Amino acid sequence: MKQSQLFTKTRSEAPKDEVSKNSELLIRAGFIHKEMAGVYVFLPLGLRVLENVKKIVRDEMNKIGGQEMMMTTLQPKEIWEKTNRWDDAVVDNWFKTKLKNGTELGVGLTHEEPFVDALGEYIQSYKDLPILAYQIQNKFRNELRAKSGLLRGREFVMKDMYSFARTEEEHNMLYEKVADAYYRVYDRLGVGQITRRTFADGGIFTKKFSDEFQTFSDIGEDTIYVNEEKKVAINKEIFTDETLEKLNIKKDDLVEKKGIEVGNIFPLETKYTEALGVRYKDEKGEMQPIIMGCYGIGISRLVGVLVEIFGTEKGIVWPESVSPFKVHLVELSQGDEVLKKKATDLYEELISKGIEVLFDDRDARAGEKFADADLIGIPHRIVISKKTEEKGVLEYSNRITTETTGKTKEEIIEILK
RNA sequence: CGGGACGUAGUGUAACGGUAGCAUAAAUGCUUUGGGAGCAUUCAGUCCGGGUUCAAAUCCCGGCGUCCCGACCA
Repeated sequence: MKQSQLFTKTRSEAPKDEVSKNSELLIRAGFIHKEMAGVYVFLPLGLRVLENVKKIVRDEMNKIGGQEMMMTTLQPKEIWEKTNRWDDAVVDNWFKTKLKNGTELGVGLTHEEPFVDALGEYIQSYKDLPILAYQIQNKFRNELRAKSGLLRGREFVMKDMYSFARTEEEHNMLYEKVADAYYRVYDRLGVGQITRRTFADGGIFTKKFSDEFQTFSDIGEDTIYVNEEKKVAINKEIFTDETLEKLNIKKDDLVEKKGIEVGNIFPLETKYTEALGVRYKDEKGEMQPIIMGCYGIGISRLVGVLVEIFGTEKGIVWPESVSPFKVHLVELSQGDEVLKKKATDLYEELISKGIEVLFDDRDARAGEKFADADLIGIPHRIVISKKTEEKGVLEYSNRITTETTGKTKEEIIEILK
């Protein structure tokens, strides 16, 4: 894409009410626009990153047999009443609305009930199970306090998956499969080394523990206790002597850290399937309960997390796997038409090789172009200018390793492959 | 939901109850051209509604909105 065509602009100052690093950098670089507190528009650059995160999540979910679908945002209250989750006293962050005739509706904040309801139609026999189904959709939660940019919003993008199993063993197998897939997602996003599966409260879902995936960060809302040797972590919310005993861990072996929740998976047992009357017939023709699990990853939150983790004072540094473009081509032709033509030819050649390029073809000064490139954070950068022409090479620099060297076109293409 | 701070051009900031100013962005022209350039000209603002006052950005009341701390977080 030619940067001259991009309608967003960078700015050197963030609005004063944006305090968090992620929203500040993302707004300054033109990735997101704030619509209201906790609600952000994904602009062209931001959407590319969001879609790249989705692609990775989708890929890993599909690999373990997840079937993608899309649920509705509008939801009938009846199914939520069956599980006692409609009442504001039970679930207090609902957005609710009404049909013209007065019928109450919910605006989707999570989808256990609708998934059970919809899939229940197709589950009759033991032959129909197990099932792993998921969606990527906007969720709406009436948070009393939205905060920290993309980390805690009222409308956000989430991947939620649900498993339906015949037995406890089958459920556990699926549960662990998903947990492994989650680790692969975080690895591909570059945060696998600093993300830990963490025992946490099951909330109103289950009496068992849930498993959170916590990425270490000082701005994290959660306090966790980590044992690196055993790769075990425990959320403060369940950090009691009783828990430690149950998990057979000594208090002294744990180190306190702050974490951002980047995923949460729950064993739901038979609570929702029972409440909504979804069962299956076994080999003997007897009705059996279905054991369920649910698995969430905050897609838009992850975009914010990556900025928090990798961003610098100068700007964002995207992991290659989600960068809006593979390479940022910056031309400093400064009115030299021959040089400009050469840069444009290079842009087109890279595209023809399937490389995604952001081409800074703007008629702007070098300083502005470099500052913008730093802010936008595409990991690979190529500069073509009078200087590089004199040397007979292109200038290649890498945001992650911060190396800058002269390279030939062929050498750079090799790196970008 | 409890507590605190705040609301002035697109953005960032000033202004004792008395002429709304500066920077930046944007527009035009000339110069400049490898790290957010210079000069000149121009455009653009007091969140909304009441009240006090000769006079309100400023004081008072209400609303709306934003941020921070806590609580909550399916």
